[in-house]
Amino acid sequence: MKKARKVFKIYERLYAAFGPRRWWPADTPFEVMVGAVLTQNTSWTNVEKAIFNLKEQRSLDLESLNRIPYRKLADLIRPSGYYNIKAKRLKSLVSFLMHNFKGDIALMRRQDRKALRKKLLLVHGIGPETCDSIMLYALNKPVFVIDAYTKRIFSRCGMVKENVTYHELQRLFMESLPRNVRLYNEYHALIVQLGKEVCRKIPKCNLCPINKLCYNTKMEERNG
DNA sequence: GACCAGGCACATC
DNA sequence: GATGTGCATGGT
Repeated sequence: MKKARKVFKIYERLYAAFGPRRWWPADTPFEVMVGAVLTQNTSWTNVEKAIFNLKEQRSLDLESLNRIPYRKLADLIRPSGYYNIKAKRLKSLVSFLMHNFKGDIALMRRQDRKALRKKLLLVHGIGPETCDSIMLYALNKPVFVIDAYTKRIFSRCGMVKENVTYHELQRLFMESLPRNVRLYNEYHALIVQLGKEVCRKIPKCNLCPINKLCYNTKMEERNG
């Protein structure tokens, strides 16, 4: 089986196992952006607490985050961990949005995909994953999001080497799949679901929904 | 009490 | 360019 075919096959298995995820869990595109920063190296349950605090203080919008003092912001997002750094990163993001798009997400969405991605990556605290999460889930741009789960799962399957880089793995997905926002959205969300539900608890992937495919893949490689 | 979670920037070699 | 380190909370 060709690699591209396997990539799609894995998607089908995950979809069959978990059903549609309908991501990102947020009410507005701006909330997606904030969540993307807050979830850096942090479990989502902790992010939810921080988001709750921001909402409770009616601070989860561009204008409010632009005005709120750094100290106060850090205090509200404390449950998400790394709160000093993340407060700084959120401030950078907000100032980027204000200066480049006058805070208009719709205007941002009309920008060229590649140019916008380059710009976003220059913002302090926005690395590849955060950038692509924003591109895909807040702006509906067809960019595949890679995260720790994706690397772990696909290297375990023998699809890529363990030390594969972000962009190498991203290329595999984007060259294997049709450039479709809905598909990218679901696929990444399904990978996270698999990572949360199975991979952490069962290191050997015994109950993994894509296990059969992993096995077949390994046999094919062994047989040349 | 150790370990981990939907990263990133920065220093050093 | 590769590798190491600091950043911090809350759940298991």
